[in-house]
Amino acid sequence: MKLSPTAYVILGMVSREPRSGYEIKALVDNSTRFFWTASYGQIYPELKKLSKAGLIEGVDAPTGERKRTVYAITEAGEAALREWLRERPETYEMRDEGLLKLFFAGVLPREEAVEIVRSMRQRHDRLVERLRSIEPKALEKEDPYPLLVLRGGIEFNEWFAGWCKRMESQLLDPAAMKGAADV
Amino acid sequence: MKLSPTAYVILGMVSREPRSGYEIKALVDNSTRFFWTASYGQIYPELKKLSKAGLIEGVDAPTGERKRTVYAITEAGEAALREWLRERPETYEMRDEGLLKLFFAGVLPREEAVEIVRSMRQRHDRLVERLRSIEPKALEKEDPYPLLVLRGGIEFNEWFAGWCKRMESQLLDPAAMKGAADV
DNA sequence: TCTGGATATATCGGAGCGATATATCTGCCT
DNA sequence: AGGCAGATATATCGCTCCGATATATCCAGA
Repeated sequence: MKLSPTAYVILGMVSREPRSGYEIKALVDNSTRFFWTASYGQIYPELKKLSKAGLIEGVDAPTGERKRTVYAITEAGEAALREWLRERPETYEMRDEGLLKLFFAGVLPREEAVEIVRSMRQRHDRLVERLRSIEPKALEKEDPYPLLVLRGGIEFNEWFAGWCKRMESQLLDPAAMKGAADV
Repeated sequence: MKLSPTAYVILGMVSREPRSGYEIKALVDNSTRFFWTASYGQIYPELKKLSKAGLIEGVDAPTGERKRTVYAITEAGEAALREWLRERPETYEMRDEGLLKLFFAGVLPREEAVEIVRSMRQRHDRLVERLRSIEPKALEKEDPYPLLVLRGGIEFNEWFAGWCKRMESQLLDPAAMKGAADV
């Protein structure tokens, strides 16, 4: 049975304890967000599909008058999750408008190209701060992998910010940019 | 006038010399591919839109019986491109199935979690090789920015491969992974 | 008591991507 | 010479996915 990656996000998120669609979405936004997102438009239909397929099981858990269904993983679901984890990861994509702009920066005067990398650096500096603020929570958990990935994200953004800084210097050093097309 | 990022990819790609949709696609696949892609399904309709908006100009340049239109940027197009380049970059996304799997690796025995980072490392090692093979071509051009971005891509993938290597060691060192949930 | 924000589910439009269909051209092998 | 594979060129389709929003209930604090 072929499932979408989003299906496995759900399986993973309910694998430790039962959760509602809303909770799953909130979890994704606070953890996997920087390398994998999921929208309500994917989560709710997928929950029904997985439920029908017997990989998760929904249990009514209303709050007063408000409907609420929490989903727990089944044995079949655990098996499917583990099977997927054992397969070689495929999808790897990146979309960075900053790099795209830098790529075309030849039509700008040099000082304006510098502005692009400055903006990029700022973004990654902020991302580092944001991820660091999450770290204490990840430290409390007994599962070490989310923490490992989070720290990876921090180091990655530090690296990226550093690269931007180096490029900033390089762009400001005429000797290093011989041949630059200053329009 | 609000344009899609893909529109600016096209403007950028035709800003130095006129090109056909097919050439633009080939260029994207060989240069911006690792941080920004574009499909035929975007490029051809967008070429018509931009042409209608007066930002590019199509000229028939058939090869024998085969129709062919090359598009050149107009002054309005150059202005639009520069304006966009001056705006702060917004979009920044990453989708990495490997990190996602690593995030959920707690349900696997340790040795299998190691396999995930091994796969990831392999991918980035290969990407480094592939990008390095493009470098000589970028060195020939007078525009330094594509080369700068390409080298950034190489360094980034080297960094990522290195991180994977470190994680591999860490996962294999029991002391460093105290609390790991070896199922 | 009222209100704003959190919880909870559902859905829609638009964008983007991969794949494929169609057609012509070119170079190479036999 | 013929023919075939692969490159050039344009067009289109289905699918997935994301952001935004609609609806409704709950709860905490002013």
